[in-house]
Amino acid sequence: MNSSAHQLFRQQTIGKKKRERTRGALLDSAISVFANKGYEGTRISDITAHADVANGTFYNYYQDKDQLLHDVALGLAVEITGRINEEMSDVTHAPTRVALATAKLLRTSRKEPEWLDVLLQGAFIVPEVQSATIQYLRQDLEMGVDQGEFNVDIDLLLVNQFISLIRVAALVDPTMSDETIKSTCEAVLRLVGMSTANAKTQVAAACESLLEA
Amino acid sequence: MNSSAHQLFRQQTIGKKKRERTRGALLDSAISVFANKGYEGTRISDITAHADVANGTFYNYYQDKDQLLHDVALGLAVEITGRINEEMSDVTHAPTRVALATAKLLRTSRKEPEWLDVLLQGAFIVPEVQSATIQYLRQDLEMGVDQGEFNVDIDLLLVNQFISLIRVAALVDPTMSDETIKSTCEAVLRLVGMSTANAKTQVAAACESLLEA
DNA sequence: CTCATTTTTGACATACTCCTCATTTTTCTT
DNA sequence: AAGAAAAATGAGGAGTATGTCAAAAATGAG
Repeated sequence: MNSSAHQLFRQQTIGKKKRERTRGALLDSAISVFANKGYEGTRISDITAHADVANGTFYNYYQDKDQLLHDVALGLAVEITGRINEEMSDVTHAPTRVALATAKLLRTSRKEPEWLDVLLQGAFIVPEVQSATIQYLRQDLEMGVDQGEFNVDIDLLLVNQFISLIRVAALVDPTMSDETIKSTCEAVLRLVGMSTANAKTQVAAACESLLEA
Repeated sequence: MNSSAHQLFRQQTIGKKKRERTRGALLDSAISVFANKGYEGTRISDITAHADVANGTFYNYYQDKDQLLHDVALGLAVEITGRINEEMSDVTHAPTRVALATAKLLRTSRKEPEWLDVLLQGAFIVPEVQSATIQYLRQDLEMGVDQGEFNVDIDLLLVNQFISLIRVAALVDPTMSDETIKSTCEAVLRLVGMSTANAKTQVAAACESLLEA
């Protein structure tokens, strides 16, 4: 086994002690297995097999699947939101930030479909992951209201509606075409109260370097 | 066991032969158990226990959980969309239809939270249930575009975005308050390209008899 | 290189869950 | 109410997952 394309957590643990390296292997394997079998459908033995370790090894690191999902999803949340925010540090226009963040997130999902899949599974199961995911989004949404660009009440429902639009994109089009990304960006801007025309314009401007179509 | 509040399928099978009555009991129990444990988390024995029948009885009716989910979710889809459409047969204004249908669906979910839960689980797992669910929705959306009220491309992505907003409402607020219903109705109208103000107006008009707030 | 410490191993006991089927019980037609 | 047909029963075999632990192997500090 052990045929993952990605190596997120193993990268992070190169050079560290054996304990951390094995943990990294388990985490990377968890991404692949959770993404392909779903959290519920995953057996501990699926993960250890994928990581090329013995069954009992799992229990040296985690007491159960829940703890593993927690670590995996939180790690992904930190990694992904960190990257995206870094790349947008100089963008202050809220609609541009929201469109860009959405497009970048979905582009990540094109390259590493498993990451977004597992992140979202975690966000719906582990409260701490949900908080981590919501945090940045909420800031940008409030910024948009302050700038007079978004016209909507920001509450937990809205934030979850936003996230669910991301999720649907991954579900309907796993290949994550530019078309799907663009449509989704426009949809989230409409959701926060921008007109169809305005949303189109903003997305085109914000994503011109990212997308074709 | 057998403590369901609802009795959808048992109602439908009163007076029929034993075979149909037992099937009705299994279907009703499936609603409760799927809703409370989730489809994946449900054991055949959970359903037979809830229905007060022996373990083996299940296999006189279904080969596996999938077939049961298919029947349950499709039955719910027919029942729910049928009721709602009937109640709206005289409404021809698309935004009103969409707002009303959404509000009515969510009100159903307040009274019978398990119904919507299981219907949506089915819609994401059983293609046939998805088709049945989408069918009416798509008509109303296209009507709205023709009437010049909705300003958006109608495609599979949009329809799924719509459904996911319904789903989020049930997830974020299981009690399904009037506030949640109203917010969700407004959100779906914004999603299809109406302005925030226009969406508010349409929802207020369409739902004045249904909701307070 | 040595060797105390850390980590891995995998067989196994325990516990489920699925599904079957010979037998018993119920249904309902006449 | 008889009795053939239909339905329900539930013990049990087959298969699978979990979590443990004593023994083996690998690690890495000195």
